[in-house]
Amino acid sequence: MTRKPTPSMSDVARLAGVALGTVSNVLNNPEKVSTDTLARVQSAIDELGFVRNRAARSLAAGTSSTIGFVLVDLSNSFFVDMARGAEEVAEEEGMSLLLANSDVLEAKQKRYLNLFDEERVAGILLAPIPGHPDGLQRVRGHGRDVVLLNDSTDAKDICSVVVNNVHGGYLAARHLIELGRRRILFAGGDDSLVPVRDRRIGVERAIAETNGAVSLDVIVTDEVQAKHGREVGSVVLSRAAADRPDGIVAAADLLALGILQSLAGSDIRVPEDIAIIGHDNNRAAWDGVIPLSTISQPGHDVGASAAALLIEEIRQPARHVHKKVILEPSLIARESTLGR
Amino acid sequence: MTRKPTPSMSDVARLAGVALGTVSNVLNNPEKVSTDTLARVQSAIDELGFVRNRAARSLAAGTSSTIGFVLVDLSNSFFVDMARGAEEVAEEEGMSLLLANSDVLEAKQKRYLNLFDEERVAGILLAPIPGHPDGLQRVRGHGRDVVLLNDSTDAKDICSVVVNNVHGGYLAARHLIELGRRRILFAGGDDSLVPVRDRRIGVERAIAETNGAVSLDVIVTDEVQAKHGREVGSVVLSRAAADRPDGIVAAADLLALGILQSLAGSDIRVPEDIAIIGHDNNRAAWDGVIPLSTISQPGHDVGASAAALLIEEIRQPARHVHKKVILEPSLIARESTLGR
DNA sequence: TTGAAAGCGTTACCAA
DNA sequence: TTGGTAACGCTTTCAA
Repeated sequence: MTRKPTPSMSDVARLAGVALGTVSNVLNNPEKVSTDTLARVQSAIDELGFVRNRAARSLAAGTSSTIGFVLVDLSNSFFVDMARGAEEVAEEEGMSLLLANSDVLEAKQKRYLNLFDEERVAGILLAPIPGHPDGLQRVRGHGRDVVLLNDSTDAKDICSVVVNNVHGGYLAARHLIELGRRRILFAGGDDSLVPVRDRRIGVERAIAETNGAVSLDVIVTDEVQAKHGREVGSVVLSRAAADRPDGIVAAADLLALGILQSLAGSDIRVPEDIAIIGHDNNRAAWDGVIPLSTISQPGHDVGASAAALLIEEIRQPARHVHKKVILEPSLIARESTLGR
Repeated sequence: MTRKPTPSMSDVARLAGVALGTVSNVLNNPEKVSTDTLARVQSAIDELGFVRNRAARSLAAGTSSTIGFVLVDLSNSFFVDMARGAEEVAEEEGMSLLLANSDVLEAKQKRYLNLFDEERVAGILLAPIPGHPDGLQRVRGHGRDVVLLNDSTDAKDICSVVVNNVHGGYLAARHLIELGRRRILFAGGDDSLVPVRDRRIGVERAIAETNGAVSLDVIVTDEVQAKHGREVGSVVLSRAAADRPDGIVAAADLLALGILQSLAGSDIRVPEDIAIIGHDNNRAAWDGVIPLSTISQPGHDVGASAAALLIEEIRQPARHVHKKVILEPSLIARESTLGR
C-alpha cells in the first residue's frame, strides 16, 4: 500500500485554480469568499481528502485553540468529573480539551506541563499533586496561562478553584447532630493532607457550636482507603458499648465503606446504633449494600469554573483579574444515616 | 505585567554567539557539538528561559512524538487502566500520551479523532463507542496509524486488541460449577452489547460441557447498572426456593452488586445459598461489604499491547504486520463465591 | 565542528 | 473578492 503524502493547502489551491490565501479564507473566513469559488475549493478539499495541519496553523497564527489539562489521578472520579465539566465549557467556547494523567508522580506532572508548554497550548488547567504544584512556576514564567484546580497557591497572579472542605466537614457533623447524635467520631488521615485537615476543622466547628452537648473523638489513620476504615471499625468494636460513638464522620467514602464493612460483621446496626457519613460521593459509596451518606464534591463545577476562568484569561488578558473561586460541597443523605 | 515574547532558537543563537543550526544540534544531537559551545548554548537557553516550540518542530521535521488516545468512558476503570498501560509503554519508548474522552458521544469521538489527525500525531489509539468506530476510516484514509482497543473491525489493515469475553463467561461459569452449583442463572443485557453476548456464550459453553448436569436460566436486563441488578434480585426472591438458582453469573460487577444488595435484605445467604460472580473487577466490587468474585479484564495489558503495536507500526511501517491480539481475562475469587 | 540557507504548511497583510 | 508574499520557529542539508 503506497501511502500518499498528505495534501496541503497549496495542493488544494492548485486543483481549485485559486491562490493559497483564498483556500485559507475558505477555511477561516468563508464569508469573504464568493459562493462559487467557495464551492470549487470545497470540492477540491473533498477530492484530495485535505486535512488542516494544526502545527503549521498555530505556528503561523501564533495561537492555539486547545487547552491542556494535567490531572493527578484518573482513578478518582472527582477528577474525572472536573475533566467533564471543563470539557463542556471548553467545547461551548470552541476549544478542545486534551488530558494528561500525572498519576501522582511529580516527574510525570512536570513532563506533561512541559509538553503542553512546548505545544504552545492556549492555556493549562492543573489539578496538581497535593502540595506539589512543581513546574508550575516554570510554565507560568513562560507566560502561559494556568488555572489551578483543587489546590491553591500564595501567588496572586494565578487563578484557582477550590472546594470549601471546612464547610464539608461542618455539613457532615451538623447532619449527624441534627439526627440526634451526641458522641461523634471523626476518622481520617493526619494534617499533612490539607483536605482532611480542613474537614476535621469543619467538624470541630460544628461540635463547638453545641456548647458541649456533643462530644468529639478523633482517630487518625495512615491513609483513607477501605482497609484503614476496617481498622477504625475494629477499634470501635473493641470498645465498651458506652464508649462507642453514635455517629461517625469519615474523611473519605472508602474509609467510611471500610468502617461499614467491619461493623456489618457485628451486632451494631447502621444507622440505628451508629450513623456514618463519608466524603466525596464516590460511586463505590452509593452502590454499596447500605448506601452511604456523603458530602458531595462539586467536581463538575470545579472543572467548569476553572475552564471559564482560563478562557477569560486567554481572551481578555487585559481586563482579567486573578481570583480564587471557592465552591461549596453539599450533603447527600442516604441510608447510612437516615435508615430505610 | 509586560509579557515578554517567548524566546526562539535564534534568540538563543544570538545570545550564545552561534548559528541557529548549532542550537538545534545542541538540542537534538548534543554529541555533534563541542563541549564549550554546548555549555555556552545551554546557559543561553537557561538565561532566556527558552522552550522548544513543538509546532515548529513537528512542522519542520514532519514527525511528532505524541500519541493520541480517544477513549469512550473515563468513568469506567477498565479504560483508565488501558490509559495507564498505554502510557507506560509510550513513556518507555520516549513518546507522550494525550487523552481525549468521547464520553460515549459519537460527535465527540469524531471531533477528537479529527483533532489528533490535524495535530499530525504519530499515531492514534481508539477505544471506540461500542459498534461505532466512526470517523475511523476517514482518519485511516489520511494515512494515520490507528490501533483499536476493546473492539475490532473486519478491516484487515488495522491492528486491534480485544478481550476474550467468551472465555470470561466460561471461566465464571466453570468456577461456580466447580464449587458444586447446579442451577445457574446468567443476568445481563441483550445481545446488542457484544461483550455481554460473548459472556453469555461462554457461560452456555461451560453449561453444555456438563451434559445436562447443570441447568442454565437467563434473565435479560435493560442495562447493567446496580439498579437493574436489584430488579434481578427481586425476581429471584419472588420465586419458590426450589426454583431459585444456586449460582449467578452477572455480566457486570455493578449488576452483581445490585443483586447482592437486594439479597442482603432477605434470608438468602451469599454464597451459601447463592454464589455470585460478576465481570470487570470494578473497584465498587471489591470494596463492598461482601467482596465480589469477578472476572478481571486485563485493561492494563490491553493498553500496553495496543501502544506497543502502534509504536511498531509507526517505526517500522514496512515490516509491520497488522494483527488482532486477543487477551484473556482471569478469575478473581472472593467472598461472594468462596465465603469467608 | 560550525554556519548559512532552503524548506515545512499555515496565516496575515497588501496590492491588484 | 482575489492573488502574491513575507513571516512563524524549527530541522536539515550542504559548504566552509
